[in-house]
Amino acid sequence: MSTATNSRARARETHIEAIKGVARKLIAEKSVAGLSLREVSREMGLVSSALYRYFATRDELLTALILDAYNDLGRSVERADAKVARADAYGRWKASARAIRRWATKNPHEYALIYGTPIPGYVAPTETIDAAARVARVLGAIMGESRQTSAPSGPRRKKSDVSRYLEVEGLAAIMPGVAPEDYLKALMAWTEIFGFLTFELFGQYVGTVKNASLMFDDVVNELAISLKLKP
Amino acid sequence: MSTATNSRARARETHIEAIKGVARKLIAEKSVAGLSLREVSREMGLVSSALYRYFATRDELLTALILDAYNDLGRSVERADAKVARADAYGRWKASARAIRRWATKNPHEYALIYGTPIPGYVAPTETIDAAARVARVLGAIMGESRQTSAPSGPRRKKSDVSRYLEVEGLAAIMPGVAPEDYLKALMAWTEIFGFLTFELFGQYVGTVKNASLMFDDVVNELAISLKLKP
DNA sequence: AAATTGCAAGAGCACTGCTCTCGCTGTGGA
DNA sequence: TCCACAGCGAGAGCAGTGCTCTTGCAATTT
Repeated sequence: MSTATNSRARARETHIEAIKGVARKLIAEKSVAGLSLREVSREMGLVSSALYRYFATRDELLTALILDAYNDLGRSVERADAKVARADAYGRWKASARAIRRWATKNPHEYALIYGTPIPGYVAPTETIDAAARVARVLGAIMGESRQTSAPSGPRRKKSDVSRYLEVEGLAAIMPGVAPEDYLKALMAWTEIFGFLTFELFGQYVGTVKNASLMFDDVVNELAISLKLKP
Repeated sequence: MSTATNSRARARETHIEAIKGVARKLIAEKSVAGLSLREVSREMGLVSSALYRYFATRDELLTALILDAYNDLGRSVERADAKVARADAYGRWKASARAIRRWATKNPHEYALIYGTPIPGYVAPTETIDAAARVARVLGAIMGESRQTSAPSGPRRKKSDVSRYLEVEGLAAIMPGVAPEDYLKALMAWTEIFGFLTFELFGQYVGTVKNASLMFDDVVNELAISLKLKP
């Protein structure tokens, strides 16, 4: 009974994983626009209508792939961060940023899936928001655990109240230990990293940047200075 | 003869503009994925095959729209910059950045067209690269004409040689008057602005930012400080 | 006035996402 | 142990897509 039930359910899981695997392969080959359910089914020796037992719609399959991509990226970054001594904020920052870029350049089409143009009538379910926060949480932890108490940075200018435009409760959960007046710089650094990768992967740097890898390291370094993560 | 010839050619131009107009409308309504040549033709009271006299392929139509979008954005920013006194670098910077965001939020689908996921087998013709540089040139001019001679910024750290990874010749054309050791910060500011808009329009700020307009102003301000544009 | 060229129409091909109906088969309850 | 049921794959079919090719008309060029 339970084993029998499980075997059926397990078969279902296996099929779903197989479908996603083929879909990922096709996306890697021909980008997301070239992903067709019929081709997935052909590749699996199935008839197209059979796929609809597992994913009611193409968008549903894409949503599953998006979730996986977020989690895959998140896991990669978490691992890279974990390899560095906790106290070495700068080392953790550099390792994490490099892990993000490494994942993005290795999986450009999946990067496009999650950070590119949203799919048309698509509204991100809360699940994806959580998964998306995973990588942000790593960066947040690094900043929060940095021993640098946010020393007054140069001439003390009156900081505008960030609670006017930021969701401070949500941000406090993502980067505990970071002072609210540092939220803006943190978000800017996060934006800079992904803006860089988007520009690199989507071709906006053509004609201006000839070695994105080297530049990225310098950018990460500048951001570390701005975030006072450098020893 | 010449008038007759011109009338024919003019009619052709008119038709092309009409097609692009309808296409733009459809994109605004249903995003780029929802743009179909057949629907454009239907909207124009034509049969679908007739459109192929003007655009050999769907991608060709998209390319034309991309070019128009770049130029439209470029023109908007140039105008905003032109309204501010030349010597007021900070004012020009703020006005230009706001013009970029204004255009982007008013034309989100066209923004996605040019800064979102590239269309599949598509390689940007040099034309689009030039058009894309138009807005970068405005920002470059502001920095180049700023009276601030790049004063040594705090503790003089040895700058890495940016010519290792940047196309310095190309950059010199875009931002004449800017010292090469400032290229990195300039590119980072450019990346930050468009990274911000991409995150805002593509929904990455959901749950963390509640008023992107206010935040943008603070970001632009921070960038101005980093670029030493503030008086 | 004749020849050429530009154009819209229409049929048609290969493809897509998606629906529905039909049998087969393994599963869980009686 | 048997039986009803649910899950599944197959197949046909609908409406839509980008794109091609041929045909005939009309405007332009010579």
